[in-house]
Amino acid sequence: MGTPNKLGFRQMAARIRQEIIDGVYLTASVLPPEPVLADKYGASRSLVNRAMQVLAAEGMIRPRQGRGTMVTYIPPMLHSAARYSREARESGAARGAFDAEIRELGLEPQHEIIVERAVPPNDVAEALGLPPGEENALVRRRRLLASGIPVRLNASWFPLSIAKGSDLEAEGPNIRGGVKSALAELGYVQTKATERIHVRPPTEEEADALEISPERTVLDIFHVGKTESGQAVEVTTTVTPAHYLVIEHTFPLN
Amino acid sequence: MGTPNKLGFRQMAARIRQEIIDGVYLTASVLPPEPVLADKYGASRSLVNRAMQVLAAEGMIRPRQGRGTMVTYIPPMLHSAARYSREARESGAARGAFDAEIRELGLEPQHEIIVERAVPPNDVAEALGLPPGEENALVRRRRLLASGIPVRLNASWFPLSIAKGSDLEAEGPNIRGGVKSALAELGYVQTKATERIHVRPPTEEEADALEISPERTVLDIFHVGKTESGQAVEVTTTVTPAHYLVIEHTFPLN
DNA sequence: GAGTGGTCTAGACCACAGA
DNA sequence: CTGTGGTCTAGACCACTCG
Repeated sequence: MGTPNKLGFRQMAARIRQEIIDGVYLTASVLPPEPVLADKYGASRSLVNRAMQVLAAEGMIRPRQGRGTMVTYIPPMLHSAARYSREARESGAARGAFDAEIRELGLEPQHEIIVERAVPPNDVAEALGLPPGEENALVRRRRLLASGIPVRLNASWFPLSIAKGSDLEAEGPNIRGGVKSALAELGYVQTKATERIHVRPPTEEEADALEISPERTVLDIFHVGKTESGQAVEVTTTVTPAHYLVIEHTFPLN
Repeated sequence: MGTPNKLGFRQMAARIRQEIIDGVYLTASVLPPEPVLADKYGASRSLVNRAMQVLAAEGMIRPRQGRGTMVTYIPPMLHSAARYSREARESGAARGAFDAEIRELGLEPQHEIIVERAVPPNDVAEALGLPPGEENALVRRRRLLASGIPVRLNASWFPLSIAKGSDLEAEGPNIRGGVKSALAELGYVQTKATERIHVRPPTEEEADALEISPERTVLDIFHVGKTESGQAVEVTTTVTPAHYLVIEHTFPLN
């Protein structure tokens, strides 16, 4: 029967957005083809295409040439400074929280990990107090996915002088007790952290790795962990499509 | 002479973006009309319009029916937890920092302030421990602009039981020493704060007040200030187009 | 080869602002 | 009234995926 009154592309986007949130279209399923939607809403395919662009920019969907348009909606997850507490780490909650949250949504958590020695980017080298442009760091790169939808990119950088030959170079999805425990066993106990957060468009590589449209925005978290003496021993960068995260932190005043 | 090779709308957007960043088109000036750009780039106006949509979603420009397309690019500003330090407040730096940053860009800072008693939103009422749905709070709403471009919405909420008849109800662009000092004089010294940050699409009212296109994302900061006893005495919400802010904070580990 | 989304055009009508 | 951006159509061609 179609739709009696004509919709603008924003309204069309709004309606489809609501249907996704309501579960009419399930996450990781495929939307009807644009010509079908055009017929359903009594509009031209151009208009449907523009509505799709709006939803893609929000991260609700991911259209792909030849493959159709997949629903990629995932509600935001909490990123709390409390995740760095000793209890959270020892219980494996830092890792487990991600898995649990994803599973609760009925999706399958997946992890990809690459450990390698590399030349750190300039901002990382500077934060770690390393000379720039040299292969003087170890990096653990992780890509986290939910039922095949990439949701987060992590890279943890350590000075090679500290990490060389240690547990940190071990492959595998996780380090027993977490990287902070591994560093502590090496004599580098972290007592303070600084985070810098900003929102920006993704680089081309990030857009590819996260499989998002170029007009999506990402949250970029630059985390520096320091020892009591003020030495920076770990830099972890997190890049995630912006709406996937809620950040919470507490701090003393004065 | 136009442009020899045809550009896609993303490339067209990229070129104009770069020209804006390079200062070819100045912030608060007006871009050439779409038909002129269409001619310049040898494309249809539809394509130019779509490129404009991309740049508008990024916050680089603000197209307006009948009025032309204004350049609204403003580089990000730092939002650091350190802004709450006593020194920053007493020197007026919290306020001055905004003005100084804007002036440094060659723009004119402007402030609009409304002080009134109102029914707080549910999340604010809950944070302040107030019964919902009652006119039991005082709110100081501020809109910050740079040469007529709105860049930030602030609303500071206080329990009416505390703020009634105090300096907090005073009109005017600023309170001597800041609201935290005013609260301290009333016997409510804040010693701890919690912030919850997330990125989301603007509400319709916010899009209007910030004069942004609906597909822009905003940063939403929900700040709760508490006394030593744990009583919440101030909630400040900040809404700003996402790319205008960089957030930085430091916290102890363990 | 058939079907998908990605892009683009030419033209149209509308809503709005400003002289 | 003129010129602006906002929307929309009908049709076209292309790049990509998959059977």
